Amino acid sequence: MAPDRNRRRIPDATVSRLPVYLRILSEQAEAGVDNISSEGLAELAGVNAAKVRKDLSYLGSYGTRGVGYEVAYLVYQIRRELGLTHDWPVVIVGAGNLGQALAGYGGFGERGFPVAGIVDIDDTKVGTVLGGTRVRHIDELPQIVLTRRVNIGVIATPGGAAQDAADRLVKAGVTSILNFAPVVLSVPRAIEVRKVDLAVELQILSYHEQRRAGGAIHAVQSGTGRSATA
Amino acid sequence: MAPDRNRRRIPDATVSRLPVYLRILSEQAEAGVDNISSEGLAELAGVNAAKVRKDLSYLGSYGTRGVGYEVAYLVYQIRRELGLTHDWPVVIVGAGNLGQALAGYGGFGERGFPVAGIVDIDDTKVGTVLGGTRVRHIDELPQIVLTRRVNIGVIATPGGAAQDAADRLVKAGVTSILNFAPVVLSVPRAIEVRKVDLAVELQILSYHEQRRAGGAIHAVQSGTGRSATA
DNA sequence: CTGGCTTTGTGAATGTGTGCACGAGTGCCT
DNA sequence: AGGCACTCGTGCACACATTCACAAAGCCAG
Ligand SMILES: NC(=O)c1ccc[n+]([C@@H]2O[C@H](COP(=O)([O-])OP(=O)(O)OC[C@H]3O[C@@H](n4cnc5c(N)ncnc54)[C@H](O)[C@@H]3O)[C@@H](O)[C@H]2O)c1
Ligand SMILES: NC(=O)c1ccc[n+]([C@@H]2O[C@H](COP(=O)([O-])OP(=O)(O)OC[C@H]3O[C@@H](n4cnc5c(N)ncnc54)[C@H](O)[C@@H]3O)[C@@H](O)[C@H]2O)c1
Repeated sequence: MAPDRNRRRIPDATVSRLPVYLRILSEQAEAGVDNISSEGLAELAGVNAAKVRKDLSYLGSYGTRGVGYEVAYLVYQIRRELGLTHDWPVVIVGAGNLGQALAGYGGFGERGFPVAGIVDIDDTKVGTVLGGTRVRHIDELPQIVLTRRVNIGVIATPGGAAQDAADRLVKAGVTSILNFAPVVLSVPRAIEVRKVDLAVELQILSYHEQRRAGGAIHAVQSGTGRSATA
Repeated sequence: MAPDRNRRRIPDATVSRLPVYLRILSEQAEAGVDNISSEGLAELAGVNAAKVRKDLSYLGSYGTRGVGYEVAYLVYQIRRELGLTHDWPVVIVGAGNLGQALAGYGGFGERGFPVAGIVDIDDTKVGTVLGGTRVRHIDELPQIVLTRRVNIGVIATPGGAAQDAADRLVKAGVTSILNFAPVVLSVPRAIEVRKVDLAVELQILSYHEQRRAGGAIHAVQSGTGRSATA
């Protein structure tokens, strides 16, 4: 089944927190902080200090007891583990509202994920320029993926077209997909898919609101102490 | 009667799957399907059938052995549990790339989350109309929240302004926040916060890509013969 | 060099989620 | 009516995740 067994496996929960630590550590480095304790990092990340230490321990023993972690070194190690030592160009499928926002968002390229191309099936969209990238026809997808060595595809089409987009991406050679359409994609097992579903997030919030209303009738929250959340 | 008035708590993992079931069931109802088995729903949702049954069992025993679940009734029950029996107006803070995409996205209102208002701090943005809603100044936030009875706020400002946006939302009376800015927010414990962080998602994909490369030659891996053991 | 202080790294305990396996209902057919 | 095929609901075991608690390790002062 899984061919990758050679390297130590990092738990999913940890992998999803490493990017958060990375961003915070980068900011700290920028601010001139050389050293940070698990407690300090935990505070900034809004998590438990023991969790931070355990997470970081999966990378190796890069801390110094009694002192903490060297920020720059930790940044380097996390980047290495996450595969951020080089850029990962992405291709966006769908140049609608969302596709345009994504293309116009500089933070993409800054963080190592330059937009290698945007494609759409609608001829009226093709040719327009978004965030410095010209929208191309979806038939050019294979060529873009091949020549720009794209491994990651982003789906920003309507739900009805998402499976088609996924099929095309997979056929073109993409191996990871970030899906914004509210649809469960069917792809080969080897393809990594992550979904970002706005409606789901809102409905989860709705659940908690509804629950809050059901219990007691204290409409407004009391001004209690603050606690970080994620 | 009404014996199950108990405030049973539904596991987080289940709550996050209910919206997915709900969407699928709604589609099935639309397509004229009256009845569905846990197996059928599981297939469409891309999960294990036992998980579906266990998830649904938290709502009560609404299935019929030997038959399955009545789609319409299940839709009703899930909507009730998620608090979707009435609309939850939302207010969007930040009318930039993302805020505009969100405002222009019809799926919001359709799913019970009408945009009650969009606010921005930039006077050049104020007054423009997005998706039928006029952008107003952020100082009007308390009034919007109060008059439109808004419980949910969406943060679409740059990272540096996100904490300020959160503070204003909380002060105005919002109790749930959906945060798109790549920042850990600090809010009172009673406030429910959910984060959607694009960079995190991409970095998780990057991790798996890097891992797939096996620590040896990375990069290319293009060409054919993918899908492996799928 | 020793002792006191700090903070890491991790075993163990606890909490949460998943999936199998199977008893218990239900509907249909003979 | 009785048997049979089907599918739910759930106990249980296992896997994964979080948190606690503490010894080991490093730093520094004297
Ligand atoms: N806009 C938002 O804020 C927002 C928020 C959350 C989720 N989403 C989801 O993101 C997706 C896109 O939303 P949007 O508002 O940008 O929609 P949109 O209709 O504005 O844009 C969709 C684009 O995809 C293109 N397209 C359609 N079929 C295609 C195909 N087969 N191949 C390639 N391109 C194709 C269309 O031509 C169009 O340009 C939807 O699934 C939506 O549910 C959007
Ligand atoms: N655009 C995207 O596709 C995208 C994708 C992922 C994440 N994000 C995140 O979403 C956020 C917004 O991105 P964007 O591209 O829309 O940025 P943007 O700069 O286009 O828009 C930000 C808007 O927020 C307004 N603003 C600034 N400070 C404010 C304040 N204190 N109160 C109210 N409004 C304020 C600005 O005037 C501006 O209109 C960022 O944090 C970004 O990291 C964006």
